[in-house]
Amino acid sequence: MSLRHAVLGLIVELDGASGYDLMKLFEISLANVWTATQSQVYGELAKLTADGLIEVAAEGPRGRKEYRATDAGRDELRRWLVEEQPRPARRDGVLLKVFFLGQLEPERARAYLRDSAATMGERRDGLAALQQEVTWGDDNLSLYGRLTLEYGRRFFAMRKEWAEWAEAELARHAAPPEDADRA
Amino acid sequence: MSLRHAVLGLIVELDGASGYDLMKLFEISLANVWTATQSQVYGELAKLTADGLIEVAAEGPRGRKEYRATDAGRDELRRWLVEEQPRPARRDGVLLKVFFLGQLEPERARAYLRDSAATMGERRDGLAALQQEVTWGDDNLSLYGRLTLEYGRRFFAMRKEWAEWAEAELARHAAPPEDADRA
DNA sequence: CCTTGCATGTAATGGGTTACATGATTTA
DNA sequence: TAAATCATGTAACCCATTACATGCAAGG
Repeated sequence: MSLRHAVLGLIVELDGASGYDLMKLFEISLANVWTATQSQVYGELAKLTADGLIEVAAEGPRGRKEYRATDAGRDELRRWLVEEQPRPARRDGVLLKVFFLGQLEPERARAYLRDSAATMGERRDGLAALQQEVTWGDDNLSLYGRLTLEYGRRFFAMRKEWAEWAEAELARHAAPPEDADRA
Repeated sequence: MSLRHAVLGLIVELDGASGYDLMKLFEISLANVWTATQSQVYGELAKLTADGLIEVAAEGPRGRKEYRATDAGRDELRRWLVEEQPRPARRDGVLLKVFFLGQLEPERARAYLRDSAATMGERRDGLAALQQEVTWGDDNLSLYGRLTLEYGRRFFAMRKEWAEWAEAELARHAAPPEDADRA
């Protein structure tokens, strides 16, 4: 149940936000951390309100509802941070394909890995560029946002290097071993 | 819909398997790639059969059903491998917590990262030990299984190093800057 | 006045997790 | 004969995705 804490966490950090505000945050700052659709956000706001963890603090134009965390909500966020230990995701579509790459011709398998390496390289460069562009403030979201961005950069870099290594491994296996052949 | 292709892929590679066989494979060889519960496996076998991608090739003791891929099934696996491009997961519970770590006292936040680094180090070492122990064959699952295992090792290594870096960053911010103080 | 953006909600469908439920075979 | 293992299946519930549906407000 992490969506709940993502929504709650943003409301606490921003000290009040509407569903619409949250959607934008999910699209931008949480994009590489936790995704959510519009209908999930509004649904979760309703549930959090029903459970007394947030409340409507103000209503604005166009039916805008500004939510703020209650004391119970802040307690719950803290409890989640301290007590609950997340288990890393155990599902990866890219790796799943690699697992079955033996079903393709070796050349196609290698092409898949080359392709993957290129994509990962682009994403790494994209995040690296972001790191250069953004001017970071002294607030919490800046500091911790910077940490997660660096994580993303390292993640893509790792994947790129791994894909290149894997491609080379396949090449090594595809080619007849030449070592013993000649001095 | 990747579970479908995970099940189908295993049946193709093994050239026949029961639901029970598949469960064990999900627990062991696919553990770091794609997880599935027992009820998912049996449910998916029923759907794949209904769609004509696999069929019951033999029945054994205790109601055991050995499934084998049909031609349509092999075609579908290939199509999935070649045509469909997976998008990397965009959800990570560990990172989500880091994003909100500003809600804790700095010392607690740093403890969380130190803890995380230790856990990741253990998991990295566990996979490294596995790599040493296992004697690899020349078959496809060995070759490609070795690639995904190495991915896992690099993944945990990256996370460990990142957590250590992040912890140091927090320390840097928590401590008053001493640089300008003295020569 | 028309377009863009702000703003919220619901319904249908599918996938995933947990728990329940049952029974046959092998091995100690 | 008792325990472990093999073996399959169903039901309830929750979470996520996609699509549908509506309407106000501000700016050009």
